[in-house]
Amino acid sequence: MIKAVRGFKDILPEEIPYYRFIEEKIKGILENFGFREIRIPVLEHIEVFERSIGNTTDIVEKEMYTLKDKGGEILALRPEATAGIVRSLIENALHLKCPVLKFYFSGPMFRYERPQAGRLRQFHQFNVEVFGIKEASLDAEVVALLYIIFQELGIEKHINLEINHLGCKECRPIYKSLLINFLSSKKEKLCKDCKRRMERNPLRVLDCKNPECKEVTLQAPKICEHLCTECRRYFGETLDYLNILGIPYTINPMIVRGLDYYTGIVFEAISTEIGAQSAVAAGGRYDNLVEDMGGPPIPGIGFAIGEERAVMLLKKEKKVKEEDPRVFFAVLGEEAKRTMIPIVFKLRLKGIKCEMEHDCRKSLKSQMRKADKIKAKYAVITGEEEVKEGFTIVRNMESKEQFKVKIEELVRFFEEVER
RNA sequence: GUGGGCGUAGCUCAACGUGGUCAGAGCACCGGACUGUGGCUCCGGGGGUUGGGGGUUCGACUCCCCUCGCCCACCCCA
Repeated sequence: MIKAVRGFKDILPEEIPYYRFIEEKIKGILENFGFREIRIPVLEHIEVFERSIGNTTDIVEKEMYTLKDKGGEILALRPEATAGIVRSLIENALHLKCPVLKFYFSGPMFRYERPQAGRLRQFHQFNVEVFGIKEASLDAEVVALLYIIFQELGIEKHINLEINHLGCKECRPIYKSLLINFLSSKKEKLCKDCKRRMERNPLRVLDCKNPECKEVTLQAPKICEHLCTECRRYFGETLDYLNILGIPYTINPMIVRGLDYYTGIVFEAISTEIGAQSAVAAGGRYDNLVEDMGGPPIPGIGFAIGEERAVMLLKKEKKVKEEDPRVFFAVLGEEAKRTMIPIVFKLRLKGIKCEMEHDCRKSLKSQMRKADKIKAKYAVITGEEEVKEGFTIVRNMESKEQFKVKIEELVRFFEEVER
């Protein structure tokens, strides 16, 4: 049997309503917030990711799906969306064309990782990005927006909004060396992964899961206590705005984010209910990214929601279901089928969801079983006699009431009844 | 890349520990009881080369080896 590739999952019809609910709900909110949709390609030149996400991150080092096309170019399936959106912003000079630079995007991402609960090789993210504004009020708006999205999805009780500030070009390096000094003094107590992290990305030691490392990092200097006055002011002001907006959050000095491009405010929506991969959404400010990728110095901030992870929470909360058909047409014999099929089409065009049995040799009993199984509200029963006499039997499947309806009046009948 | 768990009908699982009743049940599916009327009930039916390959044995779903796949966790991250 041919099976799907590891880490690539079918989203079957019964699950689709959850994804639609999420995507449609979020789009509705974002449009009101003044965001516009953008769609970017699945493939990019590999530099798009190397120059943005960071050459020493695992994503770029070992998790990208790369390929050489027939012209010898090295391309990569996008492991995340922000880099591509920035590429598009620069390439299309959107900053000169759009008065407001607020974009959203939803689509599949690809990372070659070992699958586990809440982690796939192809997964879906819903991205939100704002460019060109660097104001605490905007940062608060973006963070608040994320919370409101969860609220509107009805899953805000399942997540915790955590926020931190990573500092700027000035204060981050100072903090970093402070941290390295501290960690070096405790080196023996750290796990082997953390010893490695110390060299590559010391900030990441802070979110190690190892209990012993956690004990050590509890004592570590906290970035938010070592911000320069400007960053401190900005962080405080952002939190102020969040308070004004009534958004619940907690400051977590341990969140550092994995991508190199983050600067300033970073935040995560965390859940304890979806396995070890607890981030349902995450984001932050990236003020140098556009410039680093060869564009003008435009600041940015954004976040991504993991759709599969959000669906996991949604499933705990409510059953989103698709619409059942309204009418099932049971047809006994060729004549009945030929008479009813145009009517089925007419009703469908009027927006009434109908289903007809195509095997008209099946017993009425089995056709009624099907009507019941698909949860149709009405069954229309037509046999040879009915066709001859010009009427048909309409049965209300719930009340079991039946009436005769003239065939030429069927469409009008259902228009009335279904209005 | 590393570790642990698991692979028996479409689904959930039993039979494997002491190899030798048949490879079984529930759900789902199809049909009948009701010659043209669903859900409940009763009755019947189709379906499995027990993930694949090799070995031990008179005999393996059951024991051994290899392989593939899935799941969970580490790593990393949405």
